[in-house]
Amino acid sequence: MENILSNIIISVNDKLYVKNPETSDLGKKIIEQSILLIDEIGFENFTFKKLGEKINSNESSIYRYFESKHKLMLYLSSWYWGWIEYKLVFATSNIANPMERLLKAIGIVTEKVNDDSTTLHINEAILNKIIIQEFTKTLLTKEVDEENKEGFFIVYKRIINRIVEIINQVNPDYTFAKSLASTIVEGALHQHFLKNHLKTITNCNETISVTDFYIDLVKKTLR
Amino acid sequence: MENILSNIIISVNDKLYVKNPETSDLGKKIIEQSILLIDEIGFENFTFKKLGEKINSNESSIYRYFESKHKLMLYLSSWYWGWIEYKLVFATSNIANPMERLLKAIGIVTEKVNDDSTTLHINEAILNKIIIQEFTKTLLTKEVDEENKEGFFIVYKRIINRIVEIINQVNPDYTFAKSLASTIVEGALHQHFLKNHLKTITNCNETISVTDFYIDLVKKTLR
DNA sequence: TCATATTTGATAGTATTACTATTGATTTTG
DNA sequence: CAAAATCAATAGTAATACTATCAAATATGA
Repeated sequence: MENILSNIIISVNDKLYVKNPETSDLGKKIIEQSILLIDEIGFENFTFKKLGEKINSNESSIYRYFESKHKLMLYLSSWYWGWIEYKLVFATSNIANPMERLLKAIGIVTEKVNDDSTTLHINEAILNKIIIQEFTKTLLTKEVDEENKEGFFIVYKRIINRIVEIINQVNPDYTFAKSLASTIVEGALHQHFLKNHLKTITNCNETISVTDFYIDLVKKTLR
Repeated sequence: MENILSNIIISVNDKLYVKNPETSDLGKKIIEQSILLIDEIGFENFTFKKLGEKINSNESSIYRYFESKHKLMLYLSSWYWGWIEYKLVFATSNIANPMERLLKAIGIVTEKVNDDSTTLHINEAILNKIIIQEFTKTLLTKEVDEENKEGFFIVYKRIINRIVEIINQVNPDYTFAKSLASTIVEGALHQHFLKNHLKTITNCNETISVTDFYIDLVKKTLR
């Protein structure tokens, strides 16, 4: 994507933090380095104590920004999807033809993210990596209904519903637009994961992209 | 499915347990009640101590069967996929027409499981519920590559490759058979989850089944 | 059937995690 | 420059995810 805005701000549900990390250097450092540390050791092994050591700060200071590591992960996810939504809306805004718009949208939500510079302290490529590994786990909890009510997944659902609208414009007779859209968004993360770890059950690799698979699938499904 | 065999044994990779739970009453009780307890409180909140209380046994006794709760979950998953594979092979064995065979296969891997009685101590319907909630999380770990090498996901991958074969018979020119098959198997779990918790981003409900969505998708994709 | 091996239950203990609370020092701000 | 906010450091707690030990109960097989 063109680098028109190099410092946009993605707003995140304020119930996800105790103190907004965007308002201080320490907060930004927490965000920046938590992405790197989660990528490095995985969310399960990630602790605020380890993060404190990494940023030469203290566990208790991090707790002033985030209630728990789960809320921090929800914050990162929410930021990520907010950023994807921004790219999605931007990329599809001036395209009149619905199918063309849909293919563009699929590209945005299924492509591997290459280094971007939307913000200075967030490495979007690594954030994309941790979303592939960790996002689905934030949904698959016993607390999902309460957290959904709190609006923690609202941006994610809105992205899916934006795609649903485009699908309906392409083919108003198709009766599974919601399931198709959620399949694309979640399934793309899964195909990226398989490409990285279980290569025998995916066709996606360096040559065939995840986007290729979904574009083909959608064209055939909606024709 | 017909209840021809009411006591088949599904064999599970023996690296997943310390002592085979099928060989004792306590072992079977661990399996039976762990399924119920994980369904009740979720895998994150599940502990061997709580399970011990539930079965009037001791934490340390459970550790003699399973190294960790993660290994227990892998055991349950492996048993589940072994059971699905058995149903899949059985259900598709005498069908000559490839498309018919494929539709049958899709039914097996995407349908909600109703109370079955393949085994006395395993409630397959509840096991299906916990697979929907927990299985994907067992893949999404930092240890996935080592565990994959140990063969912990072999049955799951074999199911997907069985479906790949059928897809190739239906349409040899389709180039994304693996990705389509893995999308169906994983995606079906996800659609069931959405149906239960995030209803606004799926079309599946009491009337429209997850199977309906995938049958339609596959027919259109492979025609 | 009796000796032996195996299994189980009970208790205790450890390192780590996921926090909360307090205090005093440093930095920001109005 | 004084007050407020922020932060680092330390201590402490309850729960988790185990390991180790030992004695009692049970199963097995010679």
